[in-house]
Amino acid sequence: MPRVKCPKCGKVETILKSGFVRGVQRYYCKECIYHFTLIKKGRYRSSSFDNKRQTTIIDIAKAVGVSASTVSRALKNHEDIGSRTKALVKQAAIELDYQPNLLAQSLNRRETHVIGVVVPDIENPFFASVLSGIQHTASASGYKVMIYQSNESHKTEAANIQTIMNNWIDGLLICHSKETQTFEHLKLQMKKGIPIVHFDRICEETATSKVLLDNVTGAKQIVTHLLNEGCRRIAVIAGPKHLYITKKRIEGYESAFKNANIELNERWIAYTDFTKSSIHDAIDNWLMEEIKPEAIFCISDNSAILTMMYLKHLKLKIPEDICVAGFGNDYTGRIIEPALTTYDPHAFKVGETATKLFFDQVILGDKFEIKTVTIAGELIVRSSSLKRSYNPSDEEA
Amino acid sequence: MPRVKCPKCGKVETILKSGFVRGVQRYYCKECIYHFTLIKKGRYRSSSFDNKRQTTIIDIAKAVGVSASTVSRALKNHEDIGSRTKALVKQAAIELDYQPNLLAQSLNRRETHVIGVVVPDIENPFFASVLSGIQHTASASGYKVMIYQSNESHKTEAANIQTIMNNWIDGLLICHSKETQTFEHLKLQMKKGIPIVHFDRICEETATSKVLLDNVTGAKQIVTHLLNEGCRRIAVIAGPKHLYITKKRIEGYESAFKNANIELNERWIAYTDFTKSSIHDAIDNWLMEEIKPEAIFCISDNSAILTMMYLKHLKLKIPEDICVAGFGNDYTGRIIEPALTTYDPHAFKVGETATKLFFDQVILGDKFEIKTVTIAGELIVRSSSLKRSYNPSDEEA
DNA sequence: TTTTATATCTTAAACGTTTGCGATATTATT
DNA sequence: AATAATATCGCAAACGTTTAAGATATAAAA
Repeated sequence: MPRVKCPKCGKVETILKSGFVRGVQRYYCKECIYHFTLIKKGRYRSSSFDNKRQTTIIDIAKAVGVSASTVSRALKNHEDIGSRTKALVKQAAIELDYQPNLLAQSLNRRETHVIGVVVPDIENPFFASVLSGIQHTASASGYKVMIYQSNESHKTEAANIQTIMNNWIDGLLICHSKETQTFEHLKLQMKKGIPIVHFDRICEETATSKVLLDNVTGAKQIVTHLLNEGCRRIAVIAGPKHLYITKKRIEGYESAFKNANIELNERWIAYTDFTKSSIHDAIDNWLMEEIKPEAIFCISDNSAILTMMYLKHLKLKIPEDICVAGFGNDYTGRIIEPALTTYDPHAFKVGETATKLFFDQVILGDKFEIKTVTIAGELIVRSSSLKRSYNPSDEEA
Repeated sequence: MPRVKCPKCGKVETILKSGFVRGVQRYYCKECIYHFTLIKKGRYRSSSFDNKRQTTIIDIAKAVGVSASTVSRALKNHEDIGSRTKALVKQAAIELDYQPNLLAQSLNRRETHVIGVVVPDIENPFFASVLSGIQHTASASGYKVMIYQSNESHKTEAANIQTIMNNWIDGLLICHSKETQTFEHLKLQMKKGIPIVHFDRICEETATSKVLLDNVTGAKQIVTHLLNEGCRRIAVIAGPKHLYITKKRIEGYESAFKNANIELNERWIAYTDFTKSSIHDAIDNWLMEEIKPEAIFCISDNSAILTMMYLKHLKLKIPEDICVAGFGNDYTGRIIEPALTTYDPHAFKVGETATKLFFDQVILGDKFEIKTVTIAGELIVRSSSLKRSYNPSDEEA
């Protein structure tokens, strides 16, 4: 056995072994009751982390010969710091290519400058536009955008919200999935006090700011337009009954009729699930009857496209035999023939507004009162509804 | 003057005033040379931060009666911790609704589990799909996705990269803007050793992994198909000459001709900037000549749509008078009449693959070797190119 | 000159985790 | 019974900033 000296008393004869810990022999001195090991391992973090190391405030401090706090203050022009020191610090910061560690900042300040966004599906053009609006607005104010998709699944949505909230975001912008009908998963997180803004498919049960499409007005404008074109029997391809947009757009539809003092028949409203087959079924049902619709108002552009394709398949002429209108102003509506009359909800602006509402809440803090903003869109009249004045050559090249 | 006692020696007569600092009177004791203030302000962080406070590892430690490090280890099943303690800690964690602070974790571990993504434009369906693929794949592995748009601007792209890199992301997935022709802004950041993966519009100068569309094969397949349909004079609506996709798709175009042993005329290649007017100009030029093209291969679906609309405007019949094909398989290609022959680049898979390449690099570390993956797409033949067998009723309903 | 102000820095704690290594009580070996 | 090994914990430093409050040198005032 090697002669081991006690680091305290220096004696050798009092030393005993004391087992292994993580593979290294330990000793202890009977007299001092002092435990110790011989091998001194390397430092806290040895090698692999070093190359990732960025210049820190401390590096600057050393370079300039001041303390770290002085550097911190100098960089943000704190009045306590002398102009000479400020200049030196800033100079060094540039020379050393200093970039503040936002993580450390966030940890300290308890804010991340990250906005979490949950949308059902990024590939949906509407949401893509909203997202674009969010990203632009956020970026302009130095905020970052973290995205999640629920894939129209309630379960995924709940999971997303859970993880997103654990990431110390400063705010959450959300559009619920079609499936979502209960909102406990959201209410649970609201206790943390993080600003939440709903858009499009909102939740009416929570005290959150909301950004809405002008569903009622939009639908009303479209239907009024159809009425003006002379259509009286206007059918509706609606979505699932529980959906917010379904309710609202139907409301606009009814409002238009009421406004025009025209009777409305429940028979003309078909609640579908937006699938091709459910839409075809609805159309088949209407066409089987004696009295057929003169126009079909589809609650979404996508279903309008499906409707038009099916009608064309049935050799019906649009708009001569039947008019069609959609809602959303997807790019496709411009492409299909005849071009689709629709309502542009100004999706980009929806995202923009949602982000701004979030900013308001951040700035005003407790003084902020939640509000609901409705984004005015615009009616886009194209050939698919121009029964009276249809002229194929109107189509733009 | 109030009688102030020295906190050290307790004397009163030795106390002198010593100015104000941040509004509070300071004193000092002549004897002790000790400076002090009377008012003791509140703690480090007083009120407003408290409500945002989450349960920490320290709270659990107190509740269970162990140290913070034991809690940390217990929660990740470290072998050093006894099973009884583990159970107690986990129980307390649940009861106190503990959520680890990912910021603190990231700061300590020097990894954020965040992937930064820079795309030219989220509203572009192709990028939306790629983004969707990235988000899905990242989420599945517990990574978060932070998005930026360059808006096809080199300047914005550079700024994005700069800020994104300061955010301690674990990796960067990027598709360059159309404008981008120099890559110094990227190379500068590469020194930090953060994995970068290029997709679609890649950078050939950097040692980064890349995910490519099968531009050459795709274009070749399309053109070969057109040749098979009997077209010989196949014109091309290309993009700007410096663009990677322009080069590659032209390469495929030429390859198809070479393969078929057919002479190719430079006259049939038009470099546009994808705008409506530049496309119209190109078409006008071709149609003015004696010998007109039998087919037009557009390098993107969007330009194909514009081409078709213009051709229809000119009363040319597609595909009888002239065939058209695109590239990209945008949704619109299914809607337009006749439906557009195109090439599906499998955008979602591009995003998925880029993310996986990033993961590979993270897992393998230094042992990882950069690679370039080409995603096989598929030719989508629709009516717009079926010169020989065109039957309008083929269109799907 | 003596006392008080001002200008400019520094110290140290705090944000919430992770982790190297030291410290004991307990159990197993001679 | 003495010594060695094992099983469990705790301490403290480190990640990079921010900031309340203390410490001086210098200038101003009395």
